[in-house]
Amino acid sequence: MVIYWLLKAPRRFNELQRDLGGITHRTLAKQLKEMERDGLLVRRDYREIPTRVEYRLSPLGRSLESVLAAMHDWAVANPSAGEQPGR
Amino acid sequence: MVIYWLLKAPRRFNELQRDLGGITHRTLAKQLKEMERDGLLVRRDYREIPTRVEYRLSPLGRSLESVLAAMHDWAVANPSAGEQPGR
DNA sequence: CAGTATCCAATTCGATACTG
DNA sequence: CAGTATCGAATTGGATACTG
Repeated sequence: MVIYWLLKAPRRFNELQRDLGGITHRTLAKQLKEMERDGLLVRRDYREIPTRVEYRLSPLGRSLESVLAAMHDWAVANPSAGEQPGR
Repeated sequence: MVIYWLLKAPRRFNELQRDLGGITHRTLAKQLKEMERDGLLVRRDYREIPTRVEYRLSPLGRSLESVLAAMHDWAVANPSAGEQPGR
């Protein structure tokens, strides 16, 4: 979902946390660090006070758009997947 | 990876375990149960002795082939993704 | 063969407090 | 604002033994 949101536009830490809805501080921080280490995104620190940091996808991260699109298409085509029978 | 292997052909429990290489008994059993519950695959018990059970994808499971294909294409196009810089 | 049950170590995760 | 540090609870997962 981080990739999904960053495909739309670069985002700041707290923006992402709001977008993702419910993810904790700690978990998002760890996730972003891991994705940066894996070269999926780039962290840009504007060195301002108060702190201002922006996350954007790297070319590698952006290359995953086709995979995300396939997942999205699948989800649209199978809206009831994940439901228990009877619900 | 379970879906990947089952796309090729139905498989028995121990075959899957070999295919997946290194997954434990317990973990595979839990995974298959969860996927069956989610409607991604069907468990067919031949009721023979010794026990013979076959797993195959449901139509829903098979519908994920396009997603798997996108992931595969991405992996082929990005062979060095996941490596540390310098390795 | 195809599992389930049990135990225990390791990991994960939310909540909370703290920093520049 | 954008994190890091710490703690305790809950979850996960491997190893092993057992069953029809």
